[in-house]
Amino acid sequence: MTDLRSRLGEAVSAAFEEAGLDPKWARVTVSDRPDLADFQCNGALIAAKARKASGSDIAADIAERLRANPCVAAVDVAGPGFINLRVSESALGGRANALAGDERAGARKIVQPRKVLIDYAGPNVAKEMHVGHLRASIIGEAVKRIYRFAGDEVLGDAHFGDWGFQMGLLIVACADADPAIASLLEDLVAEPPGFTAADEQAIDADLSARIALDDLDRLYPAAAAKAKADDDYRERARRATAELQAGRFGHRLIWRHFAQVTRAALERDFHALGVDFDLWRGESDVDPLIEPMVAELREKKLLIEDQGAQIVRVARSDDRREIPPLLVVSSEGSAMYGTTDLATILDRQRFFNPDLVLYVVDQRQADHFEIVFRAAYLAGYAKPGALEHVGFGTMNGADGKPFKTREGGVLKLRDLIDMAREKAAMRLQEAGLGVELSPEEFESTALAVAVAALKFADLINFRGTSYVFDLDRFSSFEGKTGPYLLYQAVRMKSLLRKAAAERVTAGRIAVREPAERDLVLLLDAFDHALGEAYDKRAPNLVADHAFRLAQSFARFYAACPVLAAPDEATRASRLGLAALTLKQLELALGLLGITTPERM
RNA sequence: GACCCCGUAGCUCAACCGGAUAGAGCAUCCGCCUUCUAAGCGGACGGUUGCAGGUUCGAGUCCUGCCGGGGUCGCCA
Repeated sequence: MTDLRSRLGEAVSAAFEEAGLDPKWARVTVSDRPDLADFQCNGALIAAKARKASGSDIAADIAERLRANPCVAAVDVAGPGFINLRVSESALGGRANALAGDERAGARKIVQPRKVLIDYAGPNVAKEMHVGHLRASIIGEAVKRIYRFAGDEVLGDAHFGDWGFQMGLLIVACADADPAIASLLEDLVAEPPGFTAADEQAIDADLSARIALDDLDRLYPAAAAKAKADDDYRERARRATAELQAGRFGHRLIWRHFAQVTRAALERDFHALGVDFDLWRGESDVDPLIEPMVAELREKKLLIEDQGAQIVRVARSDDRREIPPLLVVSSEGSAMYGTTDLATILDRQRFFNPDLVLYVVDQRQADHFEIVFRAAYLAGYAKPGALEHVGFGTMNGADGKPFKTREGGVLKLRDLIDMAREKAAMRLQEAGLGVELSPEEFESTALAVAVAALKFADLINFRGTSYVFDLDRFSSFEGKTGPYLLYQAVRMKSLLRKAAAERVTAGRIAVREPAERDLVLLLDAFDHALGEAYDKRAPNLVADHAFRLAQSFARFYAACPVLAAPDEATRASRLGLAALTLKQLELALGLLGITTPERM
């Protein structure tokens, strides 16, 4: 099950070797000049440089050795030494049939599976998700799926922010807002004797009635602002934090309620976006590791005192820039966020021992991760090179600055999805689909279209660059958009349904028309696109492949009638091609976390 | 101030260890539905790849300087 490109690459490698040239130059790429060739190799030019020989002579020699290859219909040399290859119809047909018979549509698995942990989204207690979480969620989910599909053992961890000073702040804010909570905190210093599961449930139920996510979301920003201005208030919050960390019973109960309420709401929101985590390990889970870890760092002589704080120096003599140390314990004696990150690395080593950990986090945290990773390597908490920050740019508004609502606030993710869904519903209605679909199917289709619009718009861009958010453009059904891709998939499904009704069955694929050739060449390129996406942690390469596939299908669809094809063999062949395209397109979209509806 | 990223068509973005004529989508204009979903397809228009040097047979890609935008620079996460 090898793609044509690698098969040709091997042939060209062999030819280079026969000619006494280094086969590493024999890289075959998709042709830049589709009018001249399907594939090309520029290796003769590089060899010419090293050999101080003529590129076209070398190319001619190589070309001669390739002529007998059954995959090759034509090989010629152009310009200073480009080797142009055209693939034979039989090779294309053979490849298409192999793909049709492969449930992975040509995607190979990696040879040596690894254990990979993907850290993404990073939701926090008491905070509703906003647009800032969108990219991390979408990109992280896609990376996770791509890695898992490639054959790695993958865990996606939400890395729940459920610990620290913010928790104390929330406890104080809730106590001030509700006397019943204040007295609960006051009374329950430790677990009362005879305290049963039923008692606990009663308290939980009471808390549920008093505090919902909306309340937390409202209380937290106010409390944070107050703490900045009010020293006494800050001190109270600090004390509450310490009491929570010391295990005071009432504090633990209410904190656990915060986490539960938040998590339930978040899981629902994530799920609506097609984002699901394997793990919800919280910062609280690694808190017990911090004290022994600090002691160990001290023992290993990595921890030193500086300006009253405990730090680990991670700068190296060959650094081109100044790398600040990792601040492990502040001068006030508290753990910093880098400390938690380091403890999390240690935790992960213990329970999973990953070969690779990918942090799908905002690009702006690059320096922070560099420092934490260096400290982790020094401490032996991760395999060398196993930690990697997969950074991404910001989602900007029309003004080029990070996205804000018209009022200048942060847009909640749920509101964003609602907006997108309303827009999709409107578009569907304009097309008169409201009458054909049942209300349930209409709603689910609108949601699918909305999610596809948002996700595809994000994933089509390379993650590292920032992009401009424009809902109108994203939800358009024309052009490089999620809805366009869904539309093509839906057309394929409709065609297959109709074929089944007419008792037309898919058969052996034969490649004749130019549109069929182009489509098969693209189907062949799936494996390479996935490989590149995997290596570069770049889902946009999968998105781009999906778009080109959909587009190529649309051309095929316009140029090559399927059910009205002249003979039975052609009908069967084209139907097979359509079925294969749908399979690969759905696989690709699935990796991006986009599901296709049956009709739209 | 130091360091990092970015600057490509009117707009949003691509461009596979340096390769041929820098590609898509949108917008604009012109064609194509009695035929499988026209939410489609075909075509046209559109570029001194921020500026100036350098390396190379060849540079959007590598090097140097400059201009412009964004970001980061130990006790918040």
